[in-house]
Amino acid sequence: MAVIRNTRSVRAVLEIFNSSKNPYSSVQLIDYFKGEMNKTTVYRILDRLRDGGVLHSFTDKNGLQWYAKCQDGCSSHEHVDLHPHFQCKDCGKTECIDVDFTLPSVGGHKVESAEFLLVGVCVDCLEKSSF
Amino acid sequence: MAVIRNTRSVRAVLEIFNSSKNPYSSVQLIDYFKGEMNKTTVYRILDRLRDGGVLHSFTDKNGLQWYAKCQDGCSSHEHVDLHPHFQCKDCGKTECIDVDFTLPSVGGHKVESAEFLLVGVCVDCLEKSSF
DNA sequence: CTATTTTTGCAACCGGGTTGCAATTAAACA
DNA sequence: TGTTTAATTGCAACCCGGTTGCAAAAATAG
Repeated sequence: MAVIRNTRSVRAVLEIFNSSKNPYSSVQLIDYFKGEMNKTTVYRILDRLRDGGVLHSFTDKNGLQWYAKCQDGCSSHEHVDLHPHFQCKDCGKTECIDVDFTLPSVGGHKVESAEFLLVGVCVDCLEKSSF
Repeated sequence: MAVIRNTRSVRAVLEIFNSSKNPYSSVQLIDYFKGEMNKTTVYRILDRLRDGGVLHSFTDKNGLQWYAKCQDGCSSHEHVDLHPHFQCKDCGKTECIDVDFTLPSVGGHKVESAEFLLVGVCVDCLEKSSF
């Protein structure tokens, strides 16, 4: 398993994820690092960090990829944190929901992972729309 | 709410979904109707059937859209069936899982719907790989 | 300090999905 | 049945998230 090299770009991306446990989409990061880092580089760093157990990823309502910091316990061998994500259908923001759930079993099939995406309206957008 | 007209194309798409409760992806349908129906038409019919409460849709692990027949009770006003979907990471096939779950509440936010995607290896692929 | 391996930038590409518009076709209604 | 009106379709061009191949640059091992 290739070691992740400590490059300027990797440090920059890690800084983002270490500063908050919120998810960021590849699109957001590409925009944020525009002029500083090529989009291909961003995609590849995210891949490596996910494969290395540093980040986990999920697919949002629109098919876009989001990434967030893993809890302790995840590794390149296995992602152990299994929690839902919330997405606001108004502003698009996502959030890790700090509740565990277990993988349900499905007759015959072998279930290995799951994505649980809750969709609705976030607190901020609720407030804005109530006037 | 615009009524869905009974066109040759709509009938053809409905025939597929009425013949099985399995989900089909837009890509599969576009390929199936290749030469008979424009891809734009397929996308638009799927949109209309979803908005009309005839089909429900979900996003798979690669960001692709899948559609399946709704149970009774769904309408253009509301989709009432809330069930997980399973996707085989080997063959890509998906399946509606016939188990209900309820929308969890998430502090502050208003949760309106959810997508619960289970990922693993389906029975067929398990068998194939055991030799 | 050199050899080796990974990482990066770039440009071109891929593919699912959308858009605008003109031509058809279904439904409404006389 | 014929006409009017509104929905549907096909087409071509487009959008955009994500990938690929390759040569140059930067990390690490020794």
